[in-house]
Amino acid sequence: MKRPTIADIARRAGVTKSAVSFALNDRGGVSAETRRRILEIADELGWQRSSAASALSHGRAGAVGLVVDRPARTLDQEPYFMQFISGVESELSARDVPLLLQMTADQEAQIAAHRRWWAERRVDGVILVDLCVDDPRPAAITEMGLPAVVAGGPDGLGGLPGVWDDEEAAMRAVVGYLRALGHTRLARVAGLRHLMHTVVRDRAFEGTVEYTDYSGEAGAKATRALLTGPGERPTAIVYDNDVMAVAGLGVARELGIHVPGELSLVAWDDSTLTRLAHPALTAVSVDIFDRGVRTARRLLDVIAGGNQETGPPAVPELVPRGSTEPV
Amino acid sequence: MKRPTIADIARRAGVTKSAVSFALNDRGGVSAETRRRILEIADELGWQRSSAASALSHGRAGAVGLVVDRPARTLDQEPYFMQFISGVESELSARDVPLLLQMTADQEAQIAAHRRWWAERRVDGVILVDLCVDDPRPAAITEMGLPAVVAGGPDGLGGLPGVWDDEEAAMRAVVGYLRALGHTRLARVAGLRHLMHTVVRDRAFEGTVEYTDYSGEAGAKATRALLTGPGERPTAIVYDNDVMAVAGLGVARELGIHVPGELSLVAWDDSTLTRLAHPALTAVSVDIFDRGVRTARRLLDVIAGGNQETGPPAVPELVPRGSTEPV
DNA sequence: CAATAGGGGAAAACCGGTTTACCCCTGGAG
DNA sequence: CTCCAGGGGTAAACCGGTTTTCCCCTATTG
Repeated sequence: MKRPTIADIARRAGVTKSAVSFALNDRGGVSAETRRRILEIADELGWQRSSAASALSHGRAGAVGLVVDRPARTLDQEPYFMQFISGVESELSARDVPLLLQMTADQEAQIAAHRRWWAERRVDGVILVDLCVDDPRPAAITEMGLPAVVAGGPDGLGGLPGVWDDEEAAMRAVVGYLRALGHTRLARVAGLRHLMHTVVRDRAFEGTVEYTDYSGEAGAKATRALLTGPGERPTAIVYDNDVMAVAGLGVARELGIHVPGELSLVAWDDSTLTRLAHPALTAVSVDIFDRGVRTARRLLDVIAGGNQETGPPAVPELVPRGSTEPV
Repeated sequence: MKRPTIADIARRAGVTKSAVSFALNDRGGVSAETRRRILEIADELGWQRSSAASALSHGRAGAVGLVVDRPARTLDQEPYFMQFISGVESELSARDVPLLLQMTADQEAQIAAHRRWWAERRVDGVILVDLCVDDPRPAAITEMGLPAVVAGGPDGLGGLPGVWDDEEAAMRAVVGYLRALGHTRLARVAGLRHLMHTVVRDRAFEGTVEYTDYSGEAGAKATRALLTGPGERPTAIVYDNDVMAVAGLGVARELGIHVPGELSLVAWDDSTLTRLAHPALTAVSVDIFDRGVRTARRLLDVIAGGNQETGPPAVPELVPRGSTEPV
């Protein structure tokens, strides 16, 4: 009653293990008739390839990994990460490739986790997320020879392939849009200062910037600072995610500042939250799920040693709603 | 420059592979002196145990799995799942046990995924979440002999150990609290009808119930139905998660119904959202992260064949805030 | 002092596939 | 008719640990 091995199949079929292996892997060396018989028996016995044995012999783990810093992004409050992972998974599970997930406290631990996974041959490749400026990870990963793809980084960063959207262009579009509405005093509630995401958007933004940790609380606090601080009040605020934008909307209401009459708000990352708010929030619609899909696909390509080509980055689209208005 | 194996260590130390294996696994059979030398060389060479090889020989994968139905719960909108997984991970990564994650379309696919993982010996055990009434999974898992723990189910369900909180008692507390405030017409915006979570809460609730898919949209719609439907309007609504409660609050405002003056609201799952709302929402505070920790710990115990004991279930606590008031 | 237990380690089998080397047999080319 | 290529398959090595078997040598016991 123990699980069947190829030796069992071989015995039943009256051939050797090698013949069975050839048949199961669709390689030459067995006649069509024998192959058919072997596959039939394998099916009948309910045979499943032992991942350990096959990983040991041909050195492929058949799995990919993803390590995330838990505290860096406040994962449990942002839909972002779940959407990304859903996208990754949808691509991976279609090809029966398991995803190893781990959360770590910092980048050192993250590199250590990668190193261990790779040394133990638990994964064939990994996805890197939340890249920072001067991020030590790409270099470390490259050095250990671990195949990887950077999600949210330009292609070729640290020698690694990347999958990204042109957020700089998107931010330029947002700024252009607000200027067209007549806004001149722009402010922004950004995410973590050292993240590439943030830096890229910084490059295209013009105005006051408050940095946060992406949480609703931080968004509220930053908004309060911008609206009640010294100097002239901004007439438009751009948020780096949806949660903070909604929190900011709450603060405006609390301060008796009418949106969009006296203040226009723009959210990054479109979601239920932005649509459900009153007024509904103008948002930059980023297809995060799709980004996950593309990242996973790219990684599998890299692992297969396949084509390294990549199309032009997508430009997230601005979706105007009720939270923005001409001055 | 290839990675070192125990054979390399053995050669350098002038002993056999077996001696090295004994030393590395802290088992008798080698002298303290030899053991020290071996460990030193292993360290020097940067040796790491190949998970494939060791899984193959002693039949343990050293990993656990978690499969979730993607559409069932709207994962990308609920913080619930991320918090749970964070808890699971925090326990697992402390013991260097990787987590395999997969998302599937339905329960059939989920069982298939479990079966494959188990057959391929990719995992030593799995965590089951989102149990339904007449859920086919526990029986299937038990039958294939796969160690598992049910998160959010009573202990012993389908022969599997479970980790859960006494949500029935919590719901009784909520109902008691609202009654004490003088509310007699209670309503509830519940989650998916067939989920155990929902059924358990159903048992302790008295009043009208609208079922949803946990999304903000559905919560808004259900609230609208309850507040504008025929018959007398409820004076208090209990929501099965925080996202819907916040959406419901928006609907009340939209309809010009004052909270808490004319309507009291209670959210399940406390979070930033409930605290940030205006008014802040009275909520049932469930420590989901901790539930993840307990679940992972229990699973590791089960895999180790260890103690099956479990303490009494925790009772989630009611945190009164500004959204509830006497009638 | 002989008998014996047991510590230290070598040798080899084993886990379940994968891959290489090689052999036999048949059919077509020269 | 002989030579050779190649299809079909067997036998065995291999991947990197783990575990069992067995042997030698020393220290303890009666």
